[in-house]
Amino acid sequence: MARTPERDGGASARRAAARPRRRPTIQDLAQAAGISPSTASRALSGNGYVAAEVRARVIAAAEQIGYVPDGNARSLRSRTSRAVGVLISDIRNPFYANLAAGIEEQLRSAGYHVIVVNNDGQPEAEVEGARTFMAVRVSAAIITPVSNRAVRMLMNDGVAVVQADRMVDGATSDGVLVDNVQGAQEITGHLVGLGHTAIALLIDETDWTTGAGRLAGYRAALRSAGLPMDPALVVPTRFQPEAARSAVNALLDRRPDVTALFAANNMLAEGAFQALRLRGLRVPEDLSLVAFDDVPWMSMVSPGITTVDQHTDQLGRTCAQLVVDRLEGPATEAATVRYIEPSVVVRGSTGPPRTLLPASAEGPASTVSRRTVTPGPRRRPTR
Amino acid sequence: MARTPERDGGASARRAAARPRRRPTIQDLAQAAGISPSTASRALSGNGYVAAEVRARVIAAAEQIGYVPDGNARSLRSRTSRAVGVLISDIRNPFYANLAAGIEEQLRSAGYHVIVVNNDGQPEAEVEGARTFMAVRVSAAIITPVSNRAVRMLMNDGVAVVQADRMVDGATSDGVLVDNVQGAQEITGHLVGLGHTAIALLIDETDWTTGAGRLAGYRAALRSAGLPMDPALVVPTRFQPEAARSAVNALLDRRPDVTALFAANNMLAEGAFQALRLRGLRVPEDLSLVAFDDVPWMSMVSPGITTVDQHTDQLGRTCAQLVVDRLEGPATEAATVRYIEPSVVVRGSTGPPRTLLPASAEGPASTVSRRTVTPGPRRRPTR
DNA sequence: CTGTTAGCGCATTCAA
DNA sequence: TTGAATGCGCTAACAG
Repeated sequence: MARTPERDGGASARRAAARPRRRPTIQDLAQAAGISPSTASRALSGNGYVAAEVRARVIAAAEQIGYVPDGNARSLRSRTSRAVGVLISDIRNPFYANLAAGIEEQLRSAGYHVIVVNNDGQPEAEVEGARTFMAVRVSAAIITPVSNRAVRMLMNDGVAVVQADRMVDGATSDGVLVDNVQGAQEITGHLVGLGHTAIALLIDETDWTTGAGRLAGYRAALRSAGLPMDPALVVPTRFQPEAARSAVNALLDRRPDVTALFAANNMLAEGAFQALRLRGLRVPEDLSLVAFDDVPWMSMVSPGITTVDQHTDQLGRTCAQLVVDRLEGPATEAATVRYIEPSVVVRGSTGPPRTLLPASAEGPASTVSRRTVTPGPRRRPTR
Repeated sequence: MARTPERDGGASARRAAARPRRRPTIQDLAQAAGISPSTASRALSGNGYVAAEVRARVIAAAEQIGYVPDGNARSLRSRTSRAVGVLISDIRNPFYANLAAGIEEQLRSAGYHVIVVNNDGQPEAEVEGARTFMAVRVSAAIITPVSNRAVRMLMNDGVAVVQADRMVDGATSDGVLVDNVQGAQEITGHLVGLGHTAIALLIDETDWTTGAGRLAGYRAALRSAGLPMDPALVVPTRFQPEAARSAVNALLDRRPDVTALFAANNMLAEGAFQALRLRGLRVPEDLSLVAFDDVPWMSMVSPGITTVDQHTDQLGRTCAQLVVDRLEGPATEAATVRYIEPSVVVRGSTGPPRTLLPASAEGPASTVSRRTVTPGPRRRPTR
């Protein structure tokens, strides 16, 4: 059963509270190695000349006495920092979680560490987070912005900023974006190719580059197919799944001619999926459903949801790489924006529109594994 | 469409690289407010006497010149830090994501910030993370331990450690655990109550307090029901869903008499669910499935998965609270361990065993909303 | 190649 | 109630 701390008595439990022992400083290290502090510093940091033999001795001594350089003192003196701030909306959302994971892994392997702040989509919390980053003197910050204030504050403060997933007006920084237009266009095109003509778009915002791009891609696909652009099929909703559920219900009550539904992100897809199920609609026989952003539940449900994979891990890693380039590379003048090429993942939630279906046709059996269509080139450097 | 940075020309783009402006220091602030640095320090930190009028003037001046105290200098001098390390296995797993989110929210509201390190379940990465925490001088660390090394290192270094979700031998610290025994016992009891007698437990480890507790709870439920304890029904597997899938397949090939399956965590449940679907088994008509840990896909699939809700958010917030108590409270001697009371969420994946079913019975329609059974007391202080 | 000197920005003595 | 002096631990100059 549970290993309880009582097991080992009070001796080490007492250590939990008190913290008396002074940490060894570089002075102690220098003394232990029989050299001066500055030589010890050079030996450990690798800056400046140190005899190989001496370096080895210092490293051994450091190991011996358990010396760990004080990052605060080091930052203070050297005016640099290995800390990078990550300011995201909601780490519970798998999109942000994967983004953060990609960032963290890449930065960790480059010798940086990450300070994570959730802002819950609140501009005030975002500014508060930026203030925290300034206080701890991060050298860079990666932000999925909700307003331009935090980005501006940080850039004014000399922090290297990378906007992730979306970019806001009035703040020019590096950025990594998904090609929302292409992803949306491609998946809408998939529906068009199946014969759909009344395709609704469920979307919560069109002010950010994400929503605007997805709407544009949706429209472009319809346009290039010569389909009518019915404004009533662009269904606004709030971000919560419950809101999306209501919006879908209202839409289907109003427009029984709709044969396909495109949910602009994973939250809306969740609500849409629930709405369809609660109405007892069969997917894809009665209605096809597609989404933007691939999250785990979409491949667990039957049929699986056809969606746009944003390669969120890669998005995160690319942000991290941009940070490292900016911090360690030459002092390039221009802000750079990279694009991630999304790809459509076709699962069982899409099929021909119902009017084209033979009376008693069965949908394709869904599979657990994903079939990716048009893997294509994964990355487009800049644009 | 996308708001590209080119929009605003090169002027501010140039700022992206260069960072010339010196940040205002407390000297600048003092000068601006017409007082000495030490008075400014007291005014902002609230330590020591400052005339109310002077404090107001300092705060106004700080706002005016954009002064943000340097956390590094402050930590260095005061030998304290508002940084807390969070060392978890895999932030992509919703369990850890929720844990981290709960921790971050609670700590942020208490004025701390978190440094997040993923260790991918690797002891070496865990030690590396601990070293990072030591280097940046966190005042506390919250860890889901994979070995006892990191915990010991940090405690030896005087860092307040909270072990989260599980505790390891050989390292005595504060901790927050889920009552795995009770959760497992309760959900196994649920199956027993439905009439199941051949219940398999799919489990990846029994060395940690988590696996050990869940196994113990499973056994306790069988014992108290007077059911035979068949060791062959405790099915070992590795942690990955694919491994779980194979293990379930092998089990069902070997033991056609099994009527219910208990997956000991969300990853194993994923594999188990896929295995059942790929075999074409109906849930719960052919086999009942339950899990430990409630993650989003479990309420999206049909039927929903009956599972143990660990209240992961609360787990995280409790860890954070323990940290704050330890850092700000009196220097209590004893390490404290809190328990989170899990609760069973009954969905559609459980029903009577197939031998008791009338030939052509249909399972209950699954619903999206959750029905929670025995909400009961949410928290038990200590144990 | 190594040691000495001098702060980084701040909070904390201690006097006033 | 305020100010002057003193390092926290480290690294960047500089001189050897």
